[in-house]
Amino acid sequence: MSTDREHVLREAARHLNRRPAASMDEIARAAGISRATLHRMYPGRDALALALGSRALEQVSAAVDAARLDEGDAAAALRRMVDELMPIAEFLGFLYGENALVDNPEIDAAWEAVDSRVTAVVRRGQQDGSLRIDLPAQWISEAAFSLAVGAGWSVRDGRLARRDAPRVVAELLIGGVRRGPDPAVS
Amino acid sequence: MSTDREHVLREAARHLNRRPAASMDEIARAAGISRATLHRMYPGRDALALALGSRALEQVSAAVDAARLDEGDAAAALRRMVDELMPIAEFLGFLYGENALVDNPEIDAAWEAVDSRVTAVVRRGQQDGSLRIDLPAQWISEAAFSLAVGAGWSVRDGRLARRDAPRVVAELLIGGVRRGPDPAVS
DNA sequence: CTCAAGTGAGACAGTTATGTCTCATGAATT
DNA sequence: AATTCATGAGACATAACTGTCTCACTTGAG
Repeated sequence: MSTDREHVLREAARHLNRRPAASMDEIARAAGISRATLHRMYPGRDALALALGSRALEQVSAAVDAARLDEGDAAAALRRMVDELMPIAEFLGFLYGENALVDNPEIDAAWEAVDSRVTAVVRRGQQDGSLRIDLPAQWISEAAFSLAVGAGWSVRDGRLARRDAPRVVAELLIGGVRRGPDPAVS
Repeated sequence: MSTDREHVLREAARHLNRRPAASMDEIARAAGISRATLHRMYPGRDALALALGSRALEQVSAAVDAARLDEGDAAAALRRMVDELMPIAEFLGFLYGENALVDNPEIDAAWEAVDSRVTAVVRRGQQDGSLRIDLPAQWISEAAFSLAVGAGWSVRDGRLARRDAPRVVAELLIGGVRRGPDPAVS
């Protein structure tokens, strides 16, 4: 059923996040099914990677939707986005680690769409004066995802409490991009 | 000679950063040598990965040395560290992407040593009041490396100018961790 | 109870990467 | 010029993974 596939994809993402070169058998075991069943679901490793990438981008896109980036000030919007992103950090980490997906038109386009939405809200904040303008909007967008992925790894390895992750990511990101009274550096 | 090995390791890191599952032949070609020669230098994939990890951590450790974290205020020290880190972003990215190295005692210990030095300077800044105390020092340390790795990827893919990378990473990081006058959020 | 559907286990061949080897070439040294 | 030495090319067997298949077992519906 669809629920099973979700579970399989999630566990596969989690496992591939830790072991990018895992075999199909290893992935199947991690998901609690046999290699034969995994193969029936996804005919081959490429199909699995593609399904995983698509699912991951669906999740990321849904998270960005849920953050309602158009509402309120930009910093609060980014904070909401981080809150939505952290629960799906495995998928985000998979997207960053899986290079079999680069140059896939569908994946690239979906990622581009997500990125442009984030970049847009950053630009909005820069234009209304709430975010600093000396950092490229695209960099800020990428930094948000980088921090989320990094925090996800820290949580996975036990160096960061899961419940703290959204806060520390958002605080660091927002603090770093918000336009402050003393932007001067020595 | 030693110079050749450095070149090979650097190119291998760069290539593995882009294609973590690259074959030995692929790596050898990327480094401009034949598979046989690569095999003479490093007898097997594991040996290569270990040498690469050791070299990467040497570089990171040297970068942290060069940043003289004990001198000056903590924010400036972190800025110097980012400046030293960005030129070796390939190695850093390899360390983050290569999971064959986890649970290797030597690598883990070296990484731990580096991390503790960074964490120490963060703590120093927190104690003298220059850095915010509502974020764990270890998280700030990890965030620095995450941002550096993310910026390295952006540079590699052409989304960020190489010469801008140190500045944008440092600005975001320092701005995010520095204790500001208005830490309150709506 | 019967049967259909899905699953796990395992066999099997094909493919790919690996590790080791030999040999010829070319460059550097003497 | 002669020779040493590292390299590149390629052959070769081995190992690992893959994709496909069959078969027995469980489960759940009718």
